[in-house]
Parts: sequence; structure tokens; C-alpha cells
Amino acid sequence: MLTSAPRGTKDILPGQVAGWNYVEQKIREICARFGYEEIRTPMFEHTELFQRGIGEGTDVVDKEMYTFTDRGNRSITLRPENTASAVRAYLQNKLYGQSDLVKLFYIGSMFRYDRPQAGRMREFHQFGVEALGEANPVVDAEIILLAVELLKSLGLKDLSLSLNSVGCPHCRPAYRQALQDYFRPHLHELCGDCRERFERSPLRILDCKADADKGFMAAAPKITDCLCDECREHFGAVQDYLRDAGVSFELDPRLVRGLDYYTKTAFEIKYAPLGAQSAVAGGGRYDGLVEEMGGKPTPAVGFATGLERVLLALEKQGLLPETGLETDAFVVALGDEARRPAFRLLQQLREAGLQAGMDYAGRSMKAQMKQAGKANARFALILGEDEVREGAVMLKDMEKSVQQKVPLAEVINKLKESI
RNA sequence: GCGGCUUUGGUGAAGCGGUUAACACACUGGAUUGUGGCUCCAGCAUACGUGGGUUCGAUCCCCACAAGUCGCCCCA
Repeated sequence: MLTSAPRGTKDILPGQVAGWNYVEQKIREICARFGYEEIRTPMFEHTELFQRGIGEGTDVVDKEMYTFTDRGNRSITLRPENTASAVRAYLQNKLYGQSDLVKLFYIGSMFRYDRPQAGRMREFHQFGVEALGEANPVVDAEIILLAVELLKSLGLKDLSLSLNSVGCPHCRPAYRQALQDYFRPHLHELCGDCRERFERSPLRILDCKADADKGFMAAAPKITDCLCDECREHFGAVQDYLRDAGVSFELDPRLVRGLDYYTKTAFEIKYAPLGAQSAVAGGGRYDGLVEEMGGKPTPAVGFATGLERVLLALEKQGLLPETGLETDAFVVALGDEARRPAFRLLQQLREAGLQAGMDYAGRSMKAQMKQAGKANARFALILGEDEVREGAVMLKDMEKSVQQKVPLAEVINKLKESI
């Protein structure tokens, strides 16, 4: 137990960090281009924030949160997602006072108690974006394009974008009703899960794999047929903007988001080879959330991507950057008299801005040369009795395998020239 | 939360009711004097996920648990 991390958590090891840095750097670059600014919110919040924001009755809130009571008797929850926190920070810090439209992004750990699987961790990392304060569908499109642009710039291929509208408080109740009316006569034919969903979230029945091929499924009312005028227009406009941008997508009337706050636009980007956890990014509009949390009515859109899944996709497509230490110079010390001068030389190299290393174990020359080779050193600086006496150092080019004796005072300049 | 599969050293793995638990890579040392990447030699699992049981005897059989993985679910 002492030597294993809690279930569903993972160490990101030195060899893997380059991939994470690569993705994070791309994220920052693209967010800057799109005009989104980074925000960092606490990893834990008052439990109530998520209950209100995400909604009781959702799986995330009901069965997946890490909730505990702190020593001050407050109910605290490790953030299962970042939208609620972002909205809270927006309200608490009155960011709306700075401009009508506030565009934020975040990168960080999220926590959900779920059964671990590849691409589904209990501590996982999300990058997400929130645009608060604008109802125009052009922002929906911008956000989707940002997600697409990110994944594209990482080099990912074979992604699919699905789009839907889940309606608004005006038209969704009617649709719910229509669905329940439609399914009621078939209730006994539905799977157990769906019978439970019938009352609470009939929309999810559409998404059920077990019932997918039942005859009556195909004819179920589609939300897109039940949208109010405003929602319909909005949805149409989002599609127009995407087409103008040359982004292909498919409409999926069965795409439903599991968090209560979504309205109108919902979208998901999938990378199918990831199997059961193929959703790489997902999000949509949530026009009611800010008000729900005590702010003025404020339209908003956002999405999140699962970084582990993005990394998995990159790995599958062979797009992860190489990792490995670069070494400009490896100091090889021979004999006890050379140790101190060698260590001093090492420091001087590093102070001069070079990446330098040496052996600390007092090994044989052969072993030290091996180490230099393994460290990928461009040069080996050999310091033996002779060199110490002469105030010189043997400079060996590891690739060309040629060497020359150079006065100690000149090595650093010589190295800098050739690197 | 549900079901299937898997679990041998740092890694990839072979094995089988009773063996010194193969082999490869990695790692460490060596192949006469101060020089890497090739080659050769040697070393490197009181140990087969954990805990029980069956058996004269279990890494190999049974049970439980754990972890991983695939699917469901959920979602990113």
C-alpha cells in the first residue's frame, strides 16, 4: 500500500512529462491566439457549489464526488470539473465589471470517483475554456473552432465532431413531455436502466446502447424538431459559422450532456480508437448557470478536454515528442587529483549556460565514457593527471570521435562556438 | 456501480503440481597500461499481485481480495 498510489491516480514520469508540456504549450499558444486568459481556481470548493452548478440527480454529483468534512465542519468537495468554479470566480471577483465578454481557460486536476479504465482516472486533467457574457452563436462557433484548432495543431487525425442542441427552458420541457408520451407505451420493452431514466432524464434513453436497435427507437421524437424558434435559429447559425470555417461535423440528435447546466448547443469531439472513453472534448452552452449561482442572467459557452485522452490519442498516432536529456559536455575525471578540478569545471560549464554532467561514483574511465555516451553528450571533457598538471583538458567530440588538448581557460569559449 | 479477461525480476516474457524459475533487453563489472556506441565473458527473482485453502508438495488447482485492462455505465 505504501508503494502504490491510490487507485485511479497516476504518476507522470520524467519520460512522459515532455508530452504533457507539449500539449500544455500548444494550449497556451492557441488560447492566446483566440484571446482567452488563464485562470486558476482552487482544487476544492464548497460542496454546494457543485450540487447547485452541476445539478443534483446527475451521476457526477450523486455518485462520483470526493466529498469530505474539513476540521471546521464545512462540507468540501474536490472539483469534479472546473466550470462551476470558473463561474464562481467570475461572480466573486466581479470579472463581469471588466468587460461584457470574459474569456477564460484553465488547465488542472479534476477528481471523480469512478471505476478506473484507460482514459478514465479518478484524478484526471482537463483543459477547458469558458466564454461568459455573450449570447451570440458566433461564440459557440468560436469555442468549437478553438477545440478543433487545438487538436488539429497537435497533429491528431480521425476525429469526429458531433453537434446537437438540447434546447432551452422554453422548449426542453415540452420535448421531455413528448418523449415520455412516446415511450410510455413501450416502457415494458425498455431496459432496466431506461425505465429508471424515464422519469428523471428521458433524454438519456435516446443514448442507450442496449435499446438502440429496438424498432420504436428510430421514430422517437427528435429534439431538433421540438426546438423553439430562438433555439432553432441559434442552432442554425452555429452550423453556418462552422461551415464557413470549413469544419465538418455531423448532427447527432441523440447527443445529450450529463451535466444539468447545458442549454442549446452541445458538442462532442471523439477519437474512436480510444474505445469506451473516446470523447476527447465536450461542451456547450450554459445560459442558465450564472443566474443559478446568484449572478445576473448571463449567457455562456464552454468546453473541456480530457488531457489524458488527448495524450492517449497522440500516443496511438505516434505524435508524442521525444524525451531525453540533452548534454553539451560530460566531464570525465581520472584519478583523485582530478576530482576537484573536474567538479569546478563542471560548475563553470553550467554557469556559462551549458548543459553539463559528470560521474559522481568515481568509476573507471571506460565506465565514464559509457555514461557520456548514454547521456547523449556532444563532447567529453577528459581531465586526467597530465591535463591537471598542464592546466588543460582533452576535448573529445563524441560524434566524430576526434579529440584535442585545449587550455583550460579556453574550453568554454571553444565549446560555445561549436554548440 | 455491473460483467469478461489478465497479474512471473527494472522491462518484455517462457514455464509447470515436485526444475538451479528459461530466454531477451536494461543495468553493473570485466576482456593487461587513460577513451563510449560493435563483440565476448560474468553478475543480477529466498522469488512467481496479496491472503486463505486443497495436496506429501503449488508459481502452476480452488476461493477471496487487490490492481490493471476491455465492455457497460458515466464523462473529458
